[in-house]
Amino acid sequence: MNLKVYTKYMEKMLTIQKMSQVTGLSTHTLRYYEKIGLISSIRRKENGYRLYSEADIVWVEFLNRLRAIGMPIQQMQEYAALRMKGDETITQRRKMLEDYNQQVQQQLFEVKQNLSAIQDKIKLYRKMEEEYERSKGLNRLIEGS
Amino acid sequence: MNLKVYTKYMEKMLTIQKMSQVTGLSTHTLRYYEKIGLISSIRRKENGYRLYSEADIVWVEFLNRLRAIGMPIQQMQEYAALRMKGDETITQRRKMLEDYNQQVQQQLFEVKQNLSAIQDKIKLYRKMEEEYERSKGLNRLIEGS
DNA sequence: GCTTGCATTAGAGTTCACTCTAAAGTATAT
DNA sequence: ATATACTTTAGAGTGAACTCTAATGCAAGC
Repeated sequence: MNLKVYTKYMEKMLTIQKMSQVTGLSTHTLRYYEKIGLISSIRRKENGYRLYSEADIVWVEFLNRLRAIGMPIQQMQEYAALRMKGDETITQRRKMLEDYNQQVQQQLFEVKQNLSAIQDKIKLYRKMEEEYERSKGLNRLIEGS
Repeated sequence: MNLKVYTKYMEKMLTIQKMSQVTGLSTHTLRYYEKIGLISSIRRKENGYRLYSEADIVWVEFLNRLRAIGMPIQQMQEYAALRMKGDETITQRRKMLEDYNQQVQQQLFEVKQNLSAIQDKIKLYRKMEEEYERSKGLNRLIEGS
């Protein structure tokens, strides 16, 4: 009889390829993030292949969120280092997130300002285009072309 | 008598240093932008020194806005090329700005989503910290420390 | 057993947007 | 005249965040 032993735990573990599909990071990037300390101590099969857990997925999805709001990798590394130290760093981590949240709010504000100026320019262009259309119509009337 | 002839025009022209102060771009970046075609045909003094006009300032400020909303330099180059062709490219330019405006709106939306998830995490951390404070208080009651 | 498609590593290469350097000429102040 | 502070150019260097390569090993299907 072929007895293969799985724990519930192991059944949920993902290869790097699956992990890549789930998180949207390339396998290259997953290894890179591990190398620079953003992801730590990934489990391995006997043959050395990586195995990612549910918790790893959750963590990488969080990293994705930090990246989506533009946090530089250096800060993510600091955050990851705090996280590895355990629960006594929660206050520091909260403060990091609050600070960065503030920065992003500020950036959003500035982008909106600039975007609004761009939108004004779009409106101006629309008016110039109308003006041009009008003059074409006029020319037709005058020149009968 | 020392007769130095200025036109009103020339009096307003800026050296690269002044231009740098006015626009916030370094002199290096001003030359770089010119080299890659973002800024074109800057006037020169007899000695070859650049002289920037009012119109140049307005244009560089516009470039600054495009950069502030994250437009890649390649697209700015396309835009600048259209601008150099003259008024008949206004419709194309308007469309470029509209398209990019749409993209930024989408990005803003996504950043806000992710930021909101981060803010939830901040709240969670605050609760964990309170919990921890409470348990310290309890311990004092129980252990009398 | 062989092919195809995974995995591993160290380290090199890429892209973007600057940023700086070196060598040389010009301008101003004393 | 000399020091300093500016300007010019071509081209090299930087830092961030990947992205890819090469060499090698493991695994599944036929």
